[in-house]
Amino acid sequence: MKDNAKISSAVIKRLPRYRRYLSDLQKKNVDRISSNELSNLIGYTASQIRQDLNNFGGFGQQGYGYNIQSLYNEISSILGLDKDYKMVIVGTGNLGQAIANYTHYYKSGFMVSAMFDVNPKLIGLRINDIEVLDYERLEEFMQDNSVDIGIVCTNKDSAQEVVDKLCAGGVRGIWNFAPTDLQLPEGVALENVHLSDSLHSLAYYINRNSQMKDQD
Amino acid sequence: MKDNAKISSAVIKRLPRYRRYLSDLQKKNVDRISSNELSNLIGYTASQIRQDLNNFGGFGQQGYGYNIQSLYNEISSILGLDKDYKMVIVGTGNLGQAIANYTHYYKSGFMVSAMFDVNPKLIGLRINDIEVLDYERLEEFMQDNSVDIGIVCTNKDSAQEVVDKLCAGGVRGIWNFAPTDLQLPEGVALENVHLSDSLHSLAYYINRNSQMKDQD
DNA sequence: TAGATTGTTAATCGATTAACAATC
DNA sequence: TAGATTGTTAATCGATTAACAATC
Repeated sequence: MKDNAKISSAVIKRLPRYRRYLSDLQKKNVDRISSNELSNLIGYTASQIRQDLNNFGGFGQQGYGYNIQSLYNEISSILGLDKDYKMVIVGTGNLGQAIANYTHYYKSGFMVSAMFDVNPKLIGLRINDIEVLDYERLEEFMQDNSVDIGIVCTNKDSAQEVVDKLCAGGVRGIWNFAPTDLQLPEGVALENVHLSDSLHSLAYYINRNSQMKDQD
Repeated sequence: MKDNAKISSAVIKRLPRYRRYLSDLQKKNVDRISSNELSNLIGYTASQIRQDLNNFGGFGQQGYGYNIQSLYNEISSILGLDKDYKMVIVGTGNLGQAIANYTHYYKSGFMVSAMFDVNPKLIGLRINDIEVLDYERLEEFMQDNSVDIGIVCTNKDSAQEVVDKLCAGGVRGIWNFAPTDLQLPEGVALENVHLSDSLHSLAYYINRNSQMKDQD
């Protein structure tokens, strides 16, 4: 694998999508695919597909294309999906519970070790067999357990404080669902899921489409 | 407002974020801000901020900057947040419930009219005072009610069929949480929230950071 | 008016696409 | 070997940044 320190985030964002399509193809027992055929399925140009993959290595073979199984494995490995991640969820409202449930059932390498909340009504509950602990105990928990990913499902006002605690406790990445932008120390990865922003840009396109219709 | 038919999605994606920062400033009773000050807060260059805003109109004033209240209103209007949207949620698992709850409490212009599921255990329940109806009744419901946005919280295998029904029923936009890519008719907007893809790119950056640490 | 800051044009940078020699 | 298709370089396109005249 080539040096991947400076690969653009546009490329990285496409990798999970490649992987999804390859997974579907695997299930259909397809053995190989050319960048051209993949282009027709996935909607990126064949040229972009080859460029993207060649950031990480020459996974194809001239005259043949790409072996689906092996490309799937390569991409999984590039993304780090051949490793396991221990996660904690802070904020155990509906969204936190949904995430817990979702990762529990669908994401084999990502395990939720514990959930935390300040709400006494939630503390002590078990969600998908994961205990909800008092947020007061987060620091202690992180001293005793290695945690890779902190999932933030609090409101926006608590999010930064929570993140500071998670980072102090040694997480390597934050998956943030709170509708705010966070400050992280160097070396901790951040991925935002800003549902509100997402819904707002949907609203924009809904209206743009309607305006275009009016002009016809 | 200028012709906005060809504004890049990179610009549109930044608008909700501008709006969030402007909202915070409003709460702090700040009246005006220059592109330079806003740049320091939000992290985009002052030049980009001025370029972005000038896609839609000259909202600033030389020597003064931007009036926060009025810029907030302009952006809200560009995004279509001065309008109301009726939504239905299909798939009433944890995630569907979380979205219902979330929009119910936090998103004033976005109202969930009904939720649909195929699971008899869920049909008839009320979630945040919204009734869960039999999915069989979706078509009928959409004939009797105008629905702007369809929220898809099903598994990936059902998602396309659900979307087809929603589009036939006249929705103007789809907010998709199913981990798959969807085919929509012309004129229907689509916004994906691919949680799985998001988690996978987080994994990439976690490992990249670790490798960089190893090299030190 | 003088100073500040926008709106906008021009320059740069980066990402995507096209082309084709290398090679399986 | 001939045909197919990659890997990679070069060309193009689009988005970001810089610069500055316009103007409040």
